[in-house]
Amino acid sequence: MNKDSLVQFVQRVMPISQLKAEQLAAKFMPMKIERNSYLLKEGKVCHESHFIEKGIVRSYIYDIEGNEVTTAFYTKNTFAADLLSFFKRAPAREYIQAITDCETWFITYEDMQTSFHTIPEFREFGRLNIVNQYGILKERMLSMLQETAEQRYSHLISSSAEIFQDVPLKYIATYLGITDTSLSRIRKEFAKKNTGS
Amino acid sequence: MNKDSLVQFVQRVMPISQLKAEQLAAKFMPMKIERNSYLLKEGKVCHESHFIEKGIVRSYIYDIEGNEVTTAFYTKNTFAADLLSFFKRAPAREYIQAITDCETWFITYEDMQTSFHTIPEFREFGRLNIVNQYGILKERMLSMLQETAEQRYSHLISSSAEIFQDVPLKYIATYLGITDTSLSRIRKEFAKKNTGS
DNA sequence: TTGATTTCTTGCCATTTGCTAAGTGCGAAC
DNA sequence: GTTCGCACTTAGCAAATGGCAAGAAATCAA
Repeated sequence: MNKDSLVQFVQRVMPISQLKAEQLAAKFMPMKIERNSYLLKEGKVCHESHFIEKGIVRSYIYDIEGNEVTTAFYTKNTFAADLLSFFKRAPAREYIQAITDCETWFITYEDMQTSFHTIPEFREFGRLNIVNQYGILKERMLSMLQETAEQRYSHLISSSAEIFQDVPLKYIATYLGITDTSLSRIRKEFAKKNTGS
Repeated sequence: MNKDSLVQFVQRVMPISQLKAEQLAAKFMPMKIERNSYLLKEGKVCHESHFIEKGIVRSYIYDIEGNEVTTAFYTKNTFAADLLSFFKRAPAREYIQAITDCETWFITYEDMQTSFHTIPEFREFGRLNIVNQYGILKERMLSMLQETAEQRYSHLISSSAEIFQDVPLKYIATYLGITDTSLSRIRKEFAKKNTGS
C-alpha cells in the first residue's frame, strides 16, 4: 500500500508541489480496519481522521426514538471522521463503522496540530478540507430541500454506485431520509422507468 | 456601536483572554447595510465575512426550475458569508440579502489571511468558526432526515422567534423545505394545538 | 446443508405534502 | 379614497411517503 492516492488527493485540494504534497502525506500512518469494526463510538472523542484508501465506511446516529440514521458514507479517496468531535475535542454523537474491510491513512489530532503549527500548507489543506466537507453537506442539504426522494436516489446511484454493492439498502434509506419501504418502492419504479432506455 | 458583542462572541468560540479577543475584534470594520440590499450576488466571489450586530440577513439560491430557495438566515451574533466562495475564492451560487437594516462588523478575505499568518489565535478562531457552521448545517440536515415539517417549524419558532417578526413566511417555507401553502396549513394546526396549553 | 436471522419486497391504508386556483387582507402608490 | 400588488390563507384533489404486517429472498452460523 503506497501513498499515491493520498498525495494526489492533496494536490486536488490545493495547488502544491509534488514534494510538498509528499511531505504532508508523510504525516499519515496506515491502518487496516475489519468489516463491522468501529472507528468511533458515540460519547468518545474522535482522535483520528482517516483517508480511505480502500473500503466503505458509514457514520450514523440514533435519533430520539432510537432509530439508526445514517449520516454519511465514506468511500475511496475521502476523509472519514466526526469533524465536530475531532476539532472541538468534544464527545461524538455518531458511530463510525467500517462496512467492508478497509485500508486507511490516518492522522491523530495531536499530530495534526503539530503539523498545523509547523507547516503552513498543512493548515491550508486542513481548512480547505473542512470547507469542502461543508460544501458536500450543503449540497446534500439543498437536495433535501428541493428534490424528491426518487431524485435523491437517482443522484446517489449515479454518483456513488459503488455504495450499492456493499451497503444494505436500509442504511441507504435513512441516508436519503426515507424508510426502507419507500426506498424499495422507489427502486421498483426507477427500474421500470430505466429499463427501456 | 461598540465591539462588545463581537469580543464576547470570540470568547464563546474559544477560551481566550479579553485582551487577545479585543485584538482579534480590532481587525473588523463596521458597516451599515440597508434593507433589501445585497452583501453578495451569485457569480461574485464573496470577499467579506460579516458579524451581524443588528438586523436579519438571508441567503438564497435559485433552483433548476428558477424557484428561490432560502438556504440560511443570519441574525444577531452570527457570521454571514458564503463560506465556500469566501475560502475557495470561487464564484458564489448564492445571494445574500439584508432583510432589515443591518449593522455588521466585517473582515475581508485579504485581511483575514494576513491575520491568519500573524496571529495563531485568529487561525484557531477561523477554524472553529467553520467547524461550528458545519455543525449547524449538520444539525439542520438531521432535522431534514428525521423530522416532519411541523417539527422543523416548531423548532425554528422556539430557537429563532425573532425571524418570524421580519421575514416573509414564504422565505421561511423554502428554508424548511416546504411550500408556503404547506407552511400556512402547519401554522394553522400548530396554533390550534398550542392555544389551550 | 440446514435452520435461524436479517434484509428486502409487497399490499393496504393513513398521513403529509404538493399543485392549482381562488379568495382575503394589507400596505403602497397614485 | 381607490386601485394595485404582494403576502397569506383556504379548498379540493393528486402524488409522495409512512406505518404496519406478511411473505420472499438473501445471508449467516452451526
